[in-house]
Amino acid sequence: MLKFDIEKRNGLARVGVIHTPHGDIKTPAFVGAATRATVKALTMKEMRDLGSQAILANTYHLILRPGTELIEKAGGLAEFSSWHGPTFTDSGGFQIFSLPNVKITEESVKFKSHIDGANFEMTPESSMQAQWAIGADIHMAFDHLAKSESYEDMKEAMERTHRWLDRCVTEHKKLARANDQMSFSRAASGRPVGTGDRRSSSPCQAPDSLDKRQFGHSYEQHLYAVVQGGTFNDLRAESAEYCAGEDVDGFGIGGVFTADGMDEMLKTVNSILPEYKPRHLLGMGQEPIDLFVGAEFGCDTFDCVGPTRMARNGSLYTLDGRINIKNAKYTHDYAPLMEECGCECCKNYTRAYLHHLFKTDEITAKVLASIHNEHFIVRTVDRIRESLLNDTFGEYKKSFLDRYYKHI
RNA sequence: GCUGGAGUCGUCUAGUGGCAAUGACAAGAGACUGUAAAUCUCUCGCUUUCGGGCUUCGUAGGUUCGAGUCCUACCUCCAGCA
Repeated sequence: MLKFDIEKRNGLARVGVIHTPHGDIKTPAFVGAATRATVKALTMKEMRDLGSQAILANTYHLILRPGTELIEKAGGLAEFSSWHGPTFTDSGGFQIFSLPNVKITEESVKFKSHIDGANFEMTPESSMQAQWAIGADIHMAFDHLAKSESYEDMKEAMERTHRWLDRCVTEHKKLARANDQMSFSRAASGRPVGTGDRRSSSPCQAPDSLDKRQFGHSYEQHLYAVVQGGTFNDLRAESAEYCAGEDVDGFGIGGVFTADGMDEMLKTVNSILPEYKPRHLLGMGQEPIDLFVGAEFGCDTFDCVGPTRMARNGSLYTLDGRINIKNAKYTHDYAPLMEECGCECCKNYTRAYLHHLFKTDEITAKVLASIHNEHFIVRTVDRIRESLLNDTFGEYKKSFLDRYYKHI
């Protein structure tokens, strides 16, 4: 069972610590998006230095390359990537459902690799197996994304997500038992973790050889159910209730696309979910307001590709809103990107220099920009945590958002 | 000096009688939320009430209903020969 200690509550908001096999996460916390087992443009040392506590990789991408067995043999995601800290994996559902020509049945989803067109089939079971092989501390259930935002489609997707959740939980428990036995035999024989011969069935085939499978991870792995329901609060409530009834370690809240109505939706969901289990708001965190609203209404962790993607494209966070460093007006701007920022980029370089690096398309432009943006969002959530601890959340939220969005 | 070739948007370039004229780069701006994203979109002669109007392919003439495109002269550059 995943240990989650709540230190302080304020309404639905809470401050806590998630104790994972690879270390603690002080929540609320922003989790770096490391889709392909790397945060684009950043080394894991840079991620640690900028204050990141955890990363989230994607099962879909890792199945295609390098393959889950390879990561399993390497000792799991944290070891393979040299992150060595807490890790999450997303189930791959979100990506697969965004591919063209996806064949969905109750049993499985058939899709083609976006890289070479190779045929794949994923089931809730195979997603669980793939995630166990990848070996993140926290896994997401394989969920079904609605094909439109209509009520009917949302309801259908939610109901299938619930049925698939049952299968995910069953498979997860099966894999956990197998993992325990392997860990026990490893301990008895003194075989080191992460080495030795292992035969793994492909995670995208039917789970017919489970008993022959050998798992390379000596640590526990944990499963989050994913709440669906789109923008419809009655569906959200129904989904939260269903997920709350499952034997899972925490919850992902999926399918959130906009800040509009997000507070009401989170209020609905997080009032229903058991408070002693952690909640992850999937994919949100490009806009700082999402983080404030998410934390205020009971979410503990966040992940988002936005900060690093924005960075690579030259859109950089400041306390006065995002700026496009490529704009001509920064050519002769010799001030740091952000005066109040303590990141490696702001401590050492000027806007004029960053502008130059972007205009000349130097790799370092993306590195420095990613360090800053990732730090900015990580730090913002850390400060949300601090403000909740010392009862200044309301003031912090207001002053931050007033300044950040004052130009809009 | 002679012979041959070439001058088109900031740059390189397409265009050999019919729509300010192709593509790339540069430049200017915008988008990006569980990453097919170091990606994508728009603008890029001047002007506009967005219908259009005006001025453009080295310069000046000419032929033609119509010229970046054909002819003449000149200017500049390149190559070869002196």
